[in-house]
Amino acid sequence: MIQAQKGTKDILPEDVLTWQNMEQKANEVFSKANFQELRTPIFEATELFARGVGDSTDIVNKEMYTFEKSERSLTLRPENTAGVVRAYIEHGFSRLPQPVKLWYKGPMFRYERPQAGRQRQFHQVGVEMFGSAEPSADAEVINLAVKYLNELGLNDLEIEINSLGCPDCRAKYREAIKTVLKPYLPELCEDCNFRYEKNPLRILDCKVDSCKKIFEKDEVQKVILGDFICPECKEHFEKVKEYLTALNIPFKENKLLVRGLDYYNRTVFEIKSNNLGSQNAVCGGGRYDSLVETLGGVSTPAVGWAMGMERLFSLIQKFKSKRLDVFVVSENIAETFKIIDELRTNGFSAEFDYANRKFKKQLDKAAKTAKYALILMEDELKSNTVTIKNLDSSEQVNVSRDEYLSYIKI
RNA sequence: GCGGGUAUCGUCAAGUGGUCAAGACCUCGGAUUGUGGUUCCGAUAUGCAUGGGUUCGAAUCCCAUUACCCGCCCCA
Repeated sequence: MIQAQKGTKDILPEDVLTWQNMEQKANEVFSKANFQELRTPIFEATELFARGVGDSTDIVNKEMYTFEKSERSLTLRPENTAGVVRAYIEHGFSRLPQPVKLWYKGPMFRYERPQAGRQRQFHQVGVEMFGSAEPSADAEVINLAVKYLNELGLNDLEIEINSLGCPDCRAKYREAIKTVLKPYLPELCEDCNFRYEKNPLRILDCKVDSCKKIFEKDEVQKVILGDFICPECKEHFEKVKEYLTALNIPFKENKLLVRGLDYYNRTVFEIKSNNLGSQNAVCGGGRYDSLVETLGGVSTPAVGWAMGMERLFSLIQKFKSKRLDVFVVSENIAETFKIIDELRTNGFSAEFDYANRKFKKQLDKAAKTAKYALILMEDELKSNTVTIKNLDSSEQVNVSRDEYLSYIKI
C-alpha cells in the first residue's frame, strides 16, 4: 500500500470548504488594499534560495528539496519571498509605479522532521510590498495581516515586533552581544556556542533554561535593552509603532525577536497563538531592503510576511459542507437526467441515485442528504408532473413540469 | 540530526499467551415491491504495520524494519 509521504497530507473534502474560505478571504482583504496576486513556479534555481534566503540558514543548509535535471540544480521552494523577488526583477516591476504590492498563496517544501504544526509540504499565504522605505509600508503590511486574521475570526493573537536596525547598527549590536557573552561561553549550551560564531543574535532565542538565566543577568540585559540602533532606524521604528497605535493594533515589543532568515533588516514581527503547541507562530515577516539588490535587481526597499495556512486552519472555525438542494427520486434514468440538468442549469445543486435502488431507499438517501426530494415516478411521468417534497416540513405538492422550479426555495 | 511515544476493519476502539479477534459509528442488504431521517434484523478483519524468532499454542513475549505522532533544533 502506497501512502502519502511523511510530512504531507491530503486536504479532504470535508476540510476543503474551510480552505477555500481562507483563500477567498485572502483575496478579498488584499484586493481591497490593492494588492495583486502573483503566482510563481513551485521550483526555482537552487541558487535563488541559496542567495536569497541565505546560506547560513537551516532552510538552505539542510531543509531544501533539491534535485538535478539536465545539468541544472533545482529546488522546490521552501518559501516564496525569493521567488516573488525574482519575478519582480525578471519582469521589470521596478518600472511600474511604486510601490508594487503583491500577495501569493501556495505550497512550500521543507525537509524537516514533522510534528504538530509542521509538515514537509505546507501552505503559506503571504504579502510583499516593494518600493517604499517608509514606515507606513511596514504598518500597512502588518495591518493587512491583522485584518486578514480578523476576517478569519481570529482576534486575540499576540503581535510582537522588534527592529533589527540597519546593517551598520546590527553589526554594533552583534559585537556588543559577543563581548558581553564571551565570559559565559562555557556555561552556554552547545547550540549557543555554535550560534556565537555564526549568528550571535539568534543566541537570544535560545530556550535552554541555563542559557536563559545568563540572559537575565544585569549586564546582559543592559546590552539587550540598550539602544544600539542608529537614530534613523530608531525613528523608523517609532513611526511604525505610532501607526500601529493609530490603527488600534495592540503589539508587544520584544527585543529578543530575531527572525531566522538572513534578509531581514529594521522591522521584524511575529504573530503568535497559544493554541498551537510548540510551533506557535502563525505569521512572520519584516523588512528586507537589500534582497532585491542581492538577487541582481536595482536596490529596492521591501517589506512583507508569510502565514502558515495549516496553522491558521487549526485555529479557525471550520465550515460544514452545504446540504444538497434537490435529490431526484425516480426509476427512469433518462427523464431524471433531463430534470437534473434543468435543476443545475437553474442554479440548484442536484443529484440522484446511481445505484438503481428502490423508491424507499432513494427517499431515505434524499432525506439524509438534501433539502428537497423531487419525485418522478410512474404517476408523475404519466401526468407530466413532478412531486416536490420539502424534507424538513414533510409537505409535498404535485405540480406540472413547467412550473416546478418555483416551488423549490433555497 | 537527536530524544520520547504509538501501530487491531473506512473511523473510534476492546483484547495483557489458550474457544470462531468484543462493541460502536459509517457503508451495504432486508422488515410483502410509491413516502424518508426513529426502530428492528442481517452482512462486513482466516486478519491484529512488515519480517523474523520464542512457544504445543502469540494481536498478546523478544529482535529488527517501516510508518505515524510528540518534543529539541528550526520555522509559517
